[in-house]
Amino acid sequence: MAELSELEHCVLGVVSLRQPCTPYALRKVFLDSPSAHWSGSAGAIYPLVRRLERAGLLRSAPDESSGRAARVYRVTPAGRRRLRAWLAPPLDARARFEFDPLRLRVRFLGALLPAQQEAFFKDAADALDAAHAEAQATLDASPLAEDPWRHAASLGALRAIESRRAWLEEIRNLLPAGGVE
Amino acid sequence: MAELSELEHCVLGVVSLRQPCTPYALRKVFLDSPSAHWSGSAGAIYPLVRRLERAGLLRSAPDESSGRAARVYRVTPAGRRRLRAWLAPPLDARARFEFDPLRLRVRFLGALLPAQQEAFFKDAADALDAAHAEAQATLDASPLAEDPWRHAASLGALRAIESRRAWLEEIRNLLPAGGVE
DNA sequence: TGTGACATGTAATATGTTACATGATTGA
DNA sequence: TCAATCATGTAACATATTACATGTCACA
Repeated sequence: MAELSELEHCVLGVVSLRQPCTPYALRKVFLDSPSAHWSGSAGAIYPLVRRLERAGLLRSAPDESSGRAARVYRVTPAGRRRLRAWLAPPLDARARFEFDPLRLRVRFLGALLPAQQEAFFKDAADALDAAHAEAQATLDASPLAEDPWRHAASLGALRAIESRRAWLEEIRNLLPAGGVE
Repeated sequence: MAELSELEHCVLGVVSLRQPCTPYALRKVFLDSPSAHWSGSAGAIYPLVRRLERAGLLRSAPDESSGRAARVYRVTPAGRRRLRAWLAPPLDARARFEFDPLRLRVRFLGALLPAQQEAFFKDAADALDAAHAEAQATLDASPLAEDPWRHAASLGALRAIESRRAWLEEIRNLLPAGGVE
């Protein structure tokens, strides 16, 4: 396999953390994640793990503790090398910028009438406040001592929401009162 | 068309800002963007605008000012309604969270040796500093008076980088010195 | 023992990427 | 005028989504 996608690398990472690991346990990670970036659909995961196994990055064994046709996966040494290569410097160009669908919408907010723009800001602020509460709960459930990297990532999610919330307030004050365009 | 993708909505927005607009001018917006989220590949854009035209959201006319086989696109009233529906509350669930590839990597940083972890932090900090300078330049080139929404979006990109930079510093101090796992 | 949730997959489909082919324009 | 670049596309391919099919387990 010449190049792995972000999802494939991520799966490699998740398996390395939870091995031995069934495909369904893997899916749950994505299904339970608040992020909508990857759905964790069966049609994505099952073919993916077989792909990684064929490439020698994962290996599987029948799941003894189950009457199902399940297999449990582990990362091979080659898979581990691949994972480290993904993480180690230099940082991949596509990792330099995040993607914010909210910011994308703001770019085009001139298409709304001033009253709708104001409604957008109110609604977005509420959505961010709800997301903040959720992220705070996730952080509280991710103690530093248990898994520092999980804690660090959860903290990052929280900080990102705080930053977007503050930015929303900032531009609301910046923009001419009464709406624009 | 039952549902539009984020890219399709975004194209609707870009055309509404720059109409009349050739597909290539559209592509340039994505090609020139620092974000790697959409490549602006010809194979994505050309079929996409024809799709939107067939759905009655864009209309096109031959480009008079060119000897090429070009067509220029505009948003139809239906397209404009569609764009507003995308922007107006309630905020789509998938717009509540951003996606940060850097944070994703941090989640799995335990797979690196402590020395490599430190190298990751150094490298990421440098990358963010470079991105910050770039984002600042973009902001400076986006005066509030000229297009407030462009300014607002550019400011958001800058704030996001600042937030991630601060978070990186925060977790670096938080984590046990000498690396983890 | 039967019903609903859990779990493992496959099929059809849509979207977007890379690579390629071709014609127009620019400028050395 | 010829080469490089700009611009418009198409083709082959890969990846991920939704919807579907099927079997297993927990428990009422």
